[in-house]
Amino acid sequence: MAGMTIKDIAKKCHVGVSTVSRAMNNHPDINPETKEKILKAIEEANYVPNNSARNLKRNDAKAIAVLVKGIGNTFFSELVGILERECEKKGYSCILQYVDEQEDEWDVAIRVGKEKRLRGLVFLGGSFSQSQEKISQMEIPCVLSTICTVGMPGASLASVSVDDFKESYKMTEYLIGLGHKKIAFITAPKNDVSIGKLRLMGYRTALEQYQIPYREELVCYMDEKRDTYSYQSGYRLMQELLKRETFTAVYATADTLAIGACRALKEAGISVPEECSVAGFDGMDAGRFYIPSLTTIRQPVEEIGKATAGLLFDLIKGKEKPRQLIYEGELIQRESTARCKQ
Amino acid sequence: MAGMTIKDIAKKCHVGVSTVSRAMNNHPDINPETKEKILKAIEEANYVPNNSARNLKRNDAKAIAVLVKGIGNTFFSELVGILERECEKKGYSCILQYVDEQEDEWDVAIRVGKEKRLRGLVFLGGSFSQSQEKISQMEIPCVLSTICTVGMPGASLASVSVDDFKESYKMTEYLIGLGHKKIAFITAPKNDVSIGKLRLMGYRTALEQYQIPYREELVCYMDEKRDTYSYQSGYRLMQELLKRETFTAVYATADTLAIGACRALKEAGISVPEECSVAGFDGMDAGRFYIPSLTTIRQPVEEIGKATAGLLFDLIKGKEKPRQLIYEGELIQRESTARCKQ
DNA sequence: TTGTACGCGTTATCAG
DNA sequence: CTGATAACGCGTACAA
Repeated sequence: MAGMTIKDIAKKCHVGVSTVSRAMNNHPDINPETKEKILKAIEEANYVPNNSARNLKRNDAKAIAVLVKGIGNTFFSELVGILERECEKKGYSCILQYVDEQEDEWDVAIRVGKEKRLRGLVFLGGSFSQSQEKISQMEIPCVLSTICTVGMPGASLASVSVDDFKESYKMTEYLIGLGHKKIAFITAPKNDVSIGKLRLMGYRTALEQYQIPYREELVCYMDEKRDTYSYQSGYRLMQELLKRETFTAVYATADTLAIGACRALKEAGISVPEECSVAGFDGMDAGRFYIPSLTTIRQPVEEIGKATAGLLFDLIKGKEKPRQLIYEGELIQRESTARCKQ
Repeated sequence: MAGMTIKDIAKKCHVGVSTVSRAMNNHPDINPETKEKILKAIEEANYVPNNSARNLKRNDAKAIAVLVKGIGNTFFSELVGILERECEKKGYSCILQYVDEQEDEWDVAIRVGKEKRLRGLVFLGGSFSQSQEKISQMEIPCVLSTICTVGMPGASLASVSVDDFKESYKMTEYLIGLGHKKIAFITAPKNDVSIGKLRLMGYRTALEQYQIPYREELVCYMDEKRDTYSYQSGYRLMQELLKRETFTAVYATADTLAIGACRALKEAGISVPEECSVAGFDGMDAGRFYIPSLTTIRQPVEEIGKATAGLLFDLIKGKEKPRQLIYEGELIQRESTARCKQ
């Protein structure tokens, strides 16, 4: 039967609708026998309650949502898994929401928050060049994961992340320590104001600290329209770079970009790491299994995930004010980097 | 302001609720001036209509959903993008729904279908060892993408895919053609009844066709509990295989598995393809950029995506009965396979 | 062109 | 323990 409702079940069992509702929602005030009977009838009739109606009426959802921008970013998959587990521990249900690339994640957040009556929200990815105005519309607690907002517009938001500036500095310093002076840099689009900007600053500052002049020509930005954090983009950008510059190392701000770059180098007949070192950022599995395995900054996903959940739940309980939590990244030295031979 | 409703807007503008509703939903019967005024007020007040209430009321959603099982399966990302574009062309909205690994995709489908009043449904991933009973509960048209149901329980479902048996046969035949006789096989869990089974059959049949005895010891199944289609699993399974067998080629039923296997071979000091050929399945980007780049069967994602959307829309219009569409895969020969030297 | 009133399927309240 | 009934926020006949 097509459109079955709670009423049909009630009729079928010769009880009132509220009794059916009680049976479905594990309410205490119900005769176990009636409950049994109703549940069985529901099973038989293949009745599935309408979620829209439930959400409309319910005032206590005990659910949070995770908003992910950037489908196919495998780095988030693990994080999502951890968040789901943490929610389960606390008895919260966790809704996964993907945000289209062209959608505004903040609009989606507000819409979904109301629709599902959420208690809290986690953001994964997104650019976050947000106006203060939109941010203040957010009525429920939310935490930015993997995104650091220190010193950004809208810095009042809670966040859990690594210090992108510092980690980027660390990687650059490591490459300099290997004797590299001409270090190419592949990164986010030029107009990026969050992660991309911070990592660029880290790179630049490290160079200057070690008296290596910063050269804009060695920096290759993603094209805002054509590129994403994909292998393909890393490959393309590396090819561009190869046409116009010489260098002994490449540092890409994502493992995917670094892998694409490795492939371009290989096809140009340049061996990694003998003739050119390559470093990434994130610590994804793909880098670990690549040949050569990729030197990278590993973000402590496990810790970040748990801290994100912890902070969010504290915010929900009112035990905390929005804070920025910073975790330490780990430089993992693998096969793709080596001492500069020149 | 917290819980704003359509009434508040109506009051604010000194109009009735229906007028506000008309303004929001682009109804024709409304004075452009009033519409303008209302839209402006909505903007100012940051009012966002409640989606649950809308879904509850609306009978004509003109939306479909794509259910994806297996987050982090990058193979699906591209497919999803194509489906979204096709929907847009037809004026449909497309809802992306991820299904937890332990959830039953069919239950989710039924629930979401009712909640959102969907017109149709696309399934990506999932095992589909479904009882006929559950299938018959599905009231709206649905298409399985990338999953072939021919000869399976519940074969009445519409699907668009490659012929997994045939493609698997093709790859095995190719390896045999290179002179390989000891071909290890890394695949889905032993109890898999859909894709895993078909690909295994293809492998086995090809061997027998060429008078090479099928040896169970050369087949390495994923552990249902520990493994997924991940690099890590490919790596682990290859290590197991290395301990107990010798072979000159490995064929893994997913590119991710193949990449993990390459890494394990590398660490065992075995060079690919000189000492051992490796082949994958799917045609993912990761394989294209890997070193050595991966020989694989490319699934025609673009065609499959478009055909999936096309078939679904035809089904919705009642122009079609559920059919199984088969597309041809393409064997892409790359660096990871070579002639057997023994 | 606009406003009133009802109903969508569910849950919560309250009286039995 | 159970049943009637009032919300929840919105869309839409229907009347004005």
